[in-house]
Amino acid sequence: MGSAVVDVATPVHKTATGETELLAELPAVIGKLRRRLSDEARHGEFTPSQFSVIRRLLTDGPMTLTSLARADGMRPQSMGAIVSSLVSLGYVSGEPDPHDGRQTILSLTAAAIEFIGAGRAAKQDWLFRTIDAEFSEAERRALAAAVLLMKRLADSRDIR
Amino acid sequence: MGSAVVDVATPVHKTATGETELLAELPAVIGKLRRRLSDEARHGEFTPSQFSVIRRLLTDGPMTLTSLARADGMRPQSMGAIVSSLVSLGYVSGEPDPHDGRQTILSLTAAAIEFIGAGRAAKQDWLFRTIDAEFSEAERRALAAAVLLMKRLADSRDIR
DNA sequence: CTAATATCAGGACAACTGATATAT
DNA sequence: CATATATCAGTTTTCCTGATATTA
Repeated sequence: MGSAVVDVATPVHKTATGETELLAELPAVIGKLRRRLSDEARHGEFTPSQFSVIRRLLTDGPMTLTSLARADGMRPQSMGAIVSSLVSLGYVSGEPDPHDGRQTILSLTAAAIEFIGAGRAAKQDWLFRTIDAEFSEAERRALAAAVLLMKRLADSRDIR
Repeated sequence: MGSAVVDVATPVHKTATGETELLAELPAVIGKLRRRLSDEARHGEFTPSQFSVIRRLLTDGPMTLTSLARADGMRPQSMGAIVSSLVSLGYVSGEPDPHDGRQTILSLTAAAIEFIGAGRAAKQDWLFRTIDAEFSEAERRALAAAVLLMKRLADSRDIR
């Protein structure tokens, strides 16, 4: 595993031209773009823990308190506090499990779904507005193709 | 402003094929890739606030405590605590400003530069290893071209 | 004298951990 | 007895406010 020589002293602003240099800038660009995107959709209304719970329920579906706690690597007690804050905000609701009376199945309310939808819409509004204004048709195609590539990159299993 | 219709119920996993659908997935892919990359370079050694200070000093150069506080939107006293923790860790050092005796100019130590370099190296190790293993030469070129596009996207000024 | 910088002291809050009770 | 949840209590963390010394 050849650990590449990394120039830290030189900021990322220097315009890179070579293919390898451009690829090396990918992490920096990802970070920058992410910050720009989350400026648009402020999940600042939620604490990071709250948002993590919402995202988990959204992607993995309804689940119990303990499953949520395990998924985020913390104790059920701590998760209980976070969940109950979301319940009183009206973003999460719990129903008793018909098969096991001990458990409570937690799921997102319509309000939460709507809130997340608004966030995504804000991001995509900015995204499409900017792309339409600044990118040519060929560039749009190139960017769309790169989304597929980056998806493969993010999903690739680890090789060591 | 035309707020686009956003489908929240359908998870992002459904493979999109159209150009617009792919572009709409850009935020999700960015987030995913970022999480993947920061798995590799653990800045878990630092708290978010500490890391923010380090990044600020790295990109904007040496500055005073109050400037750092203003940049992160907090009080000088709070920033003082963060900075002094970094000083005692050996990642930040302060020198009195020769022109203004009230101020102390804070800058990153060689150790901090080295630490960040190691983080970047880890990210890029993973990145190039994966790209080399899974991407064709044409795909590498496409991805490199997209880095330029995303840089423009992230740097674009707001249009409303 | 005022404004700006830094620091000391103490407070509020959010999230954590540990321990315990109760129900399945 | 093991598991799931709820809750009380105490701790840590992070940012806050107030007060003070120093320099411009």
